[in-house]
Amino acid sequence: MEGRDAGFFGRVYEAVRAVPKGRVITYGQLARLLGVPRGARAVGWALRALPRSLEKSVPWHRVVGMGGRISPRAGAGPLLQRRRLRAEGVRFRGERVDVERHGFAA
DNA sequence: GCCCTGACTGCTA
DNA sequence: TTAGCAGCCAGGG
Repeated sequence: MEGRDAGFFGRVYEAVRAVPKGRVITYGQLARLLGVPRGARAVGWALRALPRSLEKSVPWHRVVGMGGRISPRAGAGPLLQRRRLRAEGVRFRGERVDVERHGFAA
């Protein structure tokens, strides 16, 4: 899909879909992969517009904030996200994900 | 073409 | 440590 006319949204979904199970990625890192190191906000915006149809195909719960912090503005709820990540074997450190251990690096 | 909003990030008080 | 402000990118009205 690389180089497709999917737009920024498609690119974000694709990148998130590339995150393996048990791993997490931050908005900043994700934006950087898209070629926009300062586009973390745009990434979050793209996920916010994530259609329900892709919600089951795109592991949006693997996208966390800086340092593995879960955004309190998560649409489905940060609790659900945390629970889902933990179900994948992701280790938590209080309110944060152990990005040092599960951080996804392209 | 302009203004506003937003699941972010980093710095400063 | 916590709270607030400014800067950044993309899309919709």
